[in-house]
Amino acid sequence: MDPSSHPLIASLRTHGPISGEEERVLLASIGPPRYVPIREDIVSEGDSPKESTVLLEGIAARYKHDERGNRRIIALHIPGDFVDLHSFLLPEIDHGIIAMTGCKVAGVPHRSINFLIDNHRGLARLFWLSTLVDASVHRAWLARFGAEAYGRTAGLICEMYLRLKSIGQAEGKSIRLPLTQNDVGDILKLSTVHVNRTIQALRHDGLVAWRGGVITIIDFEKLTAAAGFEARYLYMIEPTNVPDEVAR
Amino acid sequence: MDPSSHPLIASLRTHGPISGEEERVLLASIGPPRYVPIREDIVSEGDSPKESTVLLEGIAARYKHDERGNRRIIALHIPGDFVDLHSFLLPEIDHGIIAMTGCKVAGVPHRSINFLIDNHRGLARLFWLSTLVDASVHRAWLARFGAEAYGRTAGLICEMYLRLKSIGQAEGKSIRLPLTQNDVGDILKLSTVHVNRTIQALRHDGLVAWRGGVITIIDFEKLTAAAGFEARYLYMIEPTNVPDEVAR
DNA sequence: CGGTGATTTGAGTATGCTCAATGGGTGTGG
DNA sequence: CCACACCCATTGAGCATACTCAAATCACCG
Repeated sequence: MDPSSHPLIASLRTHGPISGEEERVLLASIGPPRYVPIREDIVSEGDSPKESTVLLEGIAARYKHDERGNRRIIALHIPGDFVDLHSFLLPEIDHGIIAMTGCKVAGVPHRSINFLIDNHRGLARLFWLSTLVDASVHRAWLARFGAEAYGRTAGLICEMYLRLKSIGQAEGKSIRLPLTQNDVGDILKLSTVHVNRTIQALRHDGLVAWRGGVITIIDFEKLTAAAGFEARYLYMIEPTNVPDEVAR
Repeated sequence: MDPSSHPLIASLRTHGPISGEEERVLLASIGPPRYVPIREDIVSEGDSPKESTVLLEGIAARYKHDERGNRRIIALHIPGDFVDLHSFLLPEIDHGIIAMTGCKVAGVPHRSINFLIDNHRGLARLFWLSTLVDASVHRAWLARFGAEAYGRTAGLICEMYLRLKSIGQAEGKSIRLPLTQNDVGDILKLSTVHVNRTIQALRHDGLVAWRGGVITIIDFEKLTAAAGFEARYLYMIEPTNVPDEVAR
């Protein structure tokens, strides 16, 4: 991965190759950056946006509200992710997207996406592929609910560590993931109190340190074992992005 | 929906239009039918298939095994579904697909899919769209875990009723869904015992009847309310498929 | 140095699980 | 035609994971 390139390009490259020409036309389609404050919607439930949004900086989440008004977080997004590429074909978005931290985003008009996929087969495939990987992550999250709190939490940490690492946002064995324990509960379907106790257990067992939004992996081996974690579902093509002790 | 047409065409048409020419070339790409006995894999975890599979008859499920060997069902498929269209772009499939009933399936070679999407823009979009709807259903299932057993079960029933109805497989307010209570537990992450008690509660409250693989909706209003069900995520374009009392 | 939001702790409770046994329906072989 | 086997649904009882409510502590920030 070339850290000098645009986050979207870098992210797409973790899944497949992009030619120089494709990179050029794609970059030309990205609108000006926009800043979204923490806890504000990037896209709201039920919107019919005319552009898709790329996350440039920060952490965003897709969410739905259930009948009781509780928030369920469906997916987490990191810089380079096309957070609502699917809105290009799905007329009305079935969930909201919220900034979990202050976020820098940019739009790509659906008109431009149309042009890109009609004229650049490689991009068309990469866009489709990118939404397929999204779906694969959804499936992994669904499977994760098979485990109890300890394993679910461990799995989430494994995933976010590898994903952030793949875009060059891990520093050694640490990642910055500024989520409150309440946020984590909305992701894992756990109460805040139980998230707290689960993280304490992970700390006590020497798997991770997690303080002030920084997660440090202490024992990746034990962490993946606790989670039953298999990185395959992330469909990353560059094993060099993955630390040696993790590569399978 | 034209009941005389091929299940795949009928199913794709619930999401978007297909021209006669597109229908012709698509049908020409579908291989001969194959029969898969109940509880056998249609596609196995880790396979790298050279074709994608269309379900023609029966119910299939995507599943993963967790570290303890428990099966987690990630998605259910009904006739007309392209159960592993994503394997066209994802090199190795991250989950298995199992026949929950005896199934009739047919393959479409990836080579043919390549040809179709390169030469028929409408089909390319519809294929992409179809995988996007899959992802949308994944998100709905993720959100469903926010509810407890009663609501989760109600939601599953709502979804399967509408989906089966949309392909003409509902008889009035009844659908045939021959899953054991153990299967339902693998879907909803409930023990068999608790599935039994939950279904009894739904019966007792007059929401559904469920006997011998046949689910009859008694009170759809109450059922959707219990589930917090919103049909939007299914992205069906023909509201006429939806019974009046359900249309929103 | 007070205020706000996040983390942490304690205690009682509830949803759902495990284990174990029973009942019902169906298909098959003697 | 009946007996048996098998699979699935059902019931009971005790238990565990995770929840709720409430309060205390901590950390950061103006």
